[in-house]
Amino acid sequence: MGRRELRRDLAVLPMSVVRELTDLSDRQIRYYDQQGLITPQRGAGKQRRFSLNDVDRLIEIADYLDAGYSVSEIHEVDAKKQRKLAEKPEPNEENLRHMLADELLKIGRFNGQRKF
DNA sequence: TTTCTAACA
DNA sequence: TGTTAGTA
Repeated sequence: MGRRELRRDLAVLPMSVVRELTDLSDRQIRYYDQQGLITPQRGAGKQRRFSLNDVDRLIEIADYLDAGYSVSEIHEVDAKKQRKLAEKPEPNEENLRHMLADELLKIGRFNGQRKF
């Protein structure tokens, strides 16, 4: 792999940047962290440092929340996702349907009740 | 100035 | 969730 690839897991983004990238409030981002939905790295002074993956994750969380899911339900979705990933690494029909569902959920963000 | 935690409305 | 207080 080349060193030119984007290191999506490198935590270098401060709260201010993530706030704008996700269109979420600091409060919401910290709350999702508290709930264990995200685990940002910490820098000097315990300041959160987010990676590109964290940003994607936050957007995904926001999508689920907008779709009416509760925090605990999102945790269940994660657990289910991990089980599927652990037992069947190869994409089967079931996984593909979940992947499609996730994509539709994201697309729905542009058709749903959002103010933009 | 920015971010953090805790707590109250 | 917003907001405020007191810090680091």
